[in-house]
This record gives sequence, structure tokens and C-alpha cells, in this order.
Amino acid sequence: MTTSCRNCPLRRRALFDPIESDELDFMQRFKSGELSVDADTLLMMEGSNSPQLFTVLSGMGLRYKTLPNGRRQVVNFVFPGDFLGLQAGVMNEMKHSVEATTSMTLCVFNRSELWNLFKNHPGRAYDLVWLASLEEHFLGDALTAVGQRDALERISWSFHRIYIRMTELGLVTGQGCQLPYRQQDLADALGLSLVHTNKTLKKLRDMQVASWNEGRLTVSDLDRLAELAMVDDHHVETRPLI
Amino acid sequence: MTTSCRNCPLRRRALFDPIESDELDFMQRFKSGELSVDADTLLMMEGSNSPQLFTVLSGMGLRYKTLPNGRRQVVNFVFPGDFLGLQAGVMNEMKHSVEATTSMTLCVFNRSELWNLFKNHPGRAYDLVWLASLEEHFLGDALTAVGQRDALERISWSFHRIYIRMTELGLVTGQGCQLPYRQQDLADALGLSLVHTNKTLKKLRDMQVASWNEGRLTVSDLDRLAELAMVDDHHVETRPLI
DNA sequence: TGTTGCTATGTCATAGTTTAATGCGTGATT
DNA sequence: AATCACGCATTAAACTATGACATAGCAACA
Repeated sequence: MTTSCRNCPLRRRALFDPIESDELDFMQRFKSGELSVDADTLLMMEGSNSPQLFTVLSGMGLRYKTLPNGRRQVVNFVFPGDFLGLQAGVMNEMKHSVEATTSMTLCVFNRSELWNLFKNHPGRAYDLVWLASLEEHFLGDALTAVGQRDALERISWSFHRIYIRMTELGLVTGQGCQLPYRQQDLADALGLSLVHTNKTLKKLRDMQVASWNEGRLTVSDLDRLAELAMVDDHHVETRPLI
Repeated sequence: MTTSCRNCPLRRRALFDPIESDELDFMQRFKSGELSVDADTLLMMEGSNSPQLFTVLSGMGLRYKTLPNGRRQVVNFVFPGDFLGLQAGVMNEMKHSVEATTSMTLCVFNRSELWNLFKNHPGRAYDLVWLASLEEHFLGDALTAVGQRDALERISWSFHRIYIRMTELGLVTGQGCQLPYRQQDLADALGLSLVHTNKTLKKLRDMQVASWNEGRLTVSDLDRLAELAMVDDHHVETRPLI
């Protein structure tokens, strides 16, 4: 039994822009089904095409690139509301892989319907550009983090970013949220070694700012975390949900 | 006297996708003028809005972000054919600054016309998503370079990337091309210190692979450069020109 | 009870940073 | 035309944040 777009639990969140009723009907027709996958499933592979586009309904994942020498760059963590496969949608080739970290449920759209979207639903096309721009913005920030911040700042930055996003999704309970990744994933996202990531996490824990144990991130001092992360822009922006 | 879209010197390059005649007419109407700026002009500022969108006709520039502590991340080098201001176009705010490094000429489009583009020219809207995806792809690659490669590999990667792009633009003469940036710009792009960038450039020069002097990049061994950069994908992709 | 995957921690090595000093060309000032 | 100031490239030396290697603990699982 699939979720109808009209009752989409994500869309209730203030994080996502409201949408007009007739557009919602279109989204419903655009949606070709729902997919549930187990943890560790490879959803899309770098270099290959993808006949489908997804919106994440629940669960978490990873986007990453692999280098010829075997090193891996985690490009992004994937959360509910994220749209997957746009690159393949327009360029016919994924430039990174996407993997499920937990079990996930995904809204499935047919790539062949994409042109119809552009032709008859300019508002949705606009939203796609918006989403792509958001991604561009995020990657610019990530590049800045890896290029200009030291280890403690980088980890603080990523925790802050994740915590804010999880808050917007209503997934924060108490002072924390689930964060089901391995330390190696975070290390690969931030361009740090596993060992140094571990040591820096300990430092952050000892400083009583944030701790990450058994798949749960706990933030005890958000202001201090933001300060360490050198983020001053706490501005929450809404985003489209496709 | 402005260049007409029909005679656009860029569009002749095989790098850019061909476009249909009536769409070209629309582009001509969409274009509100042409702008020439001196070197070191700030074109867009991080955090502010921009009423205009640009396509670079000639000249080179930089996109960058600044951190509260004063450090700077160069997010991208700007070359002819690049489209500027899409972020502000959809999100009402630039997330990075754009600066002219040399004098530049720019095609100017009116942001207020953007909605018309989406509504009546789905092909152009599709191109915008394409361009945004290209940018996302580039930033993912850059993140991978900064996160996973050492100094020599990073510089090789950036030189390779630049050299290929300049080749596609027809701006390579002999074995080299103009590259009018400072070492500090490259350092800020790659997350390296100026001093180490300088030392690594010397190394690359001593290895007889590539040298960068007086604003000119010379590549004497492209294969070796690609090898050092760990790029195997020499595949040249065409892109839309807006 | 061994194996596997992940976290944790100590020690040592090193790639890269910081600071500082030098030189060189260019444009401004007298 | 001489001098100065400034921006940029270059190089050397001292320092340090981070990486590499090694080892151990612990939980899940066959």
C-alpha cells in the first residue's frame, strides 16, 4: 500500500514549500510507485544511467564517489525529502553512487515523464532548478568546510548541519537524533582519516558539546557547536518537495 | 554594439549543444543587453540578491565564499559559456560572490523574464537544470579532489580540468593557454597554503609536466598530468549555452 | 570459539602550515 | 629620473595538525 501524495507525511513539515492542489494531482500521476529497500542496497551507480527518479520518504543513505586508487569521497548524506537521480535525469549518467544506509522507502518517478513535467508543469520545473541549486549551495559549503576548516571545525560543521536538518524534519527527540552512519562515513565525507575522526569526536564529547554513540547524535550545546563550526547563518530555508 | 545571439561566437564551438532557430530568437529577446566590466569588478555578492543573470561571453573570473575568520574558498573558476546568478534567480540570494579576474563581457538577462522562460520554453528550462546539474557534478569532483587527493594530485587535477575546458573553448594555442589568476587563488580553490602551492607548482615544473608562469599555463605532458590527477574519464561532454 | 566489523587509543612519521625574508616589476610621488 | 610602496612569486626554516600503523576491546554472528 503506497502513500498518496495528498497524505504525504513529509509535506506537512514546514520545511517544505506548500503546493497547489492541482499540482499535487499531477505529482500523484507522476509518481509511478513506491520502493522499499534494505539497508546497504546500492540505489544508483556512478557512471551508469538510472531509469528512475526517487524522492526519499524515509530512511537514510549516502552519496559517494570512488577514486581509481580506491579512496572514497562521501559527497552528501541522504535524508527524507531529498530527490535522487536528477543528474541522470538530464545528463543520462550518474556522477556518483547512492547507497541506502538504513532501510529506506522511496517515491518512484518515471524518467520518461520528466519531459512532460517540463512541458506542462513549469512550476515543478522551477522546483527542480531550485533543488539543483540547493544541492549546488550545499556542495559549495561542503567544499569550504573541507578546504578551509580544521578537523574539529569540520565535524562541528557537519553535526550542526545535520542537526538543523533533522530538526526541520521533526526527527529530533530530546537533544538528539538518529545518525546511523559509521565513523568511516563521516571521515570520508570530511576528508579526514578514520583515526583522526575518532579522536576529534572524543574531543567534542569531552568538551561536552556533542556526542555520537551507537548511531545517535546528541547535541548538548548547539550554540557552542555553531560557534565551533563558524556558521552564523541559522536561517532556515524552505525547499520544494517533488 | 552588442553581439546578436545568432552570431554568438561561443555557440560555434562544438562544446555547446546546438539550438533550434526559434529558440535562438527567444534567447535574443530574453537577452536584455551586454555588459563590459573591468578586471577586479565584483559582479555578485554573497548574501545579496542579483536582479540579473549573466552568461560569460569573454574573460575570466572567480566564484568564492568567505568565512567569518577571513579565510576564503574559491568555489570555481569562471570561464566563457558559464551562466551566473542562477542561485539568486531561484532562491533570491547568492550563496557565493563572483568577481571578474580579467576584464569581461557578459550577456545580461532579466530575472523577471525567468518565469516566462519556464512557462513557454521548457527546452530552456531543461537546459537550466542541466547547467545546474553540471555545476553540481563539478563541485562533487572538486570536493573529492580536496578531500581525497594530496597537493600534487590536486594541482594536477585542476590543471587538467582547466586545460581540457580551455581546449574545448578553442583557447589553447601551442601547448598552453592564458590562466590569469594568482597562486593565492589556486591555493584557495584547493585548500592549500600559498607556500605549499608554490612549492608544488615548482615540483610539477621540475617534473616537466606543466608550468604556470606569467599568467600562462603550459602543459607539456597531458597524459602524465591526467595520470597524476587520477582522472581516467577524458570524455568530453557538450553542454547547453543559455 | 573463532571471525568479522566497528570503535577506541597510543606512538611515531610526515605532508602541509606558518612565519619570515628576498627579489622583481609596476605604478605613484617627488 | 630617482625613490618609494605595493603586490606577487619564491625559498628556507621551524612547527604542527593530521595520517599511518599497531593493538585492543566489544558486540554480533556463524
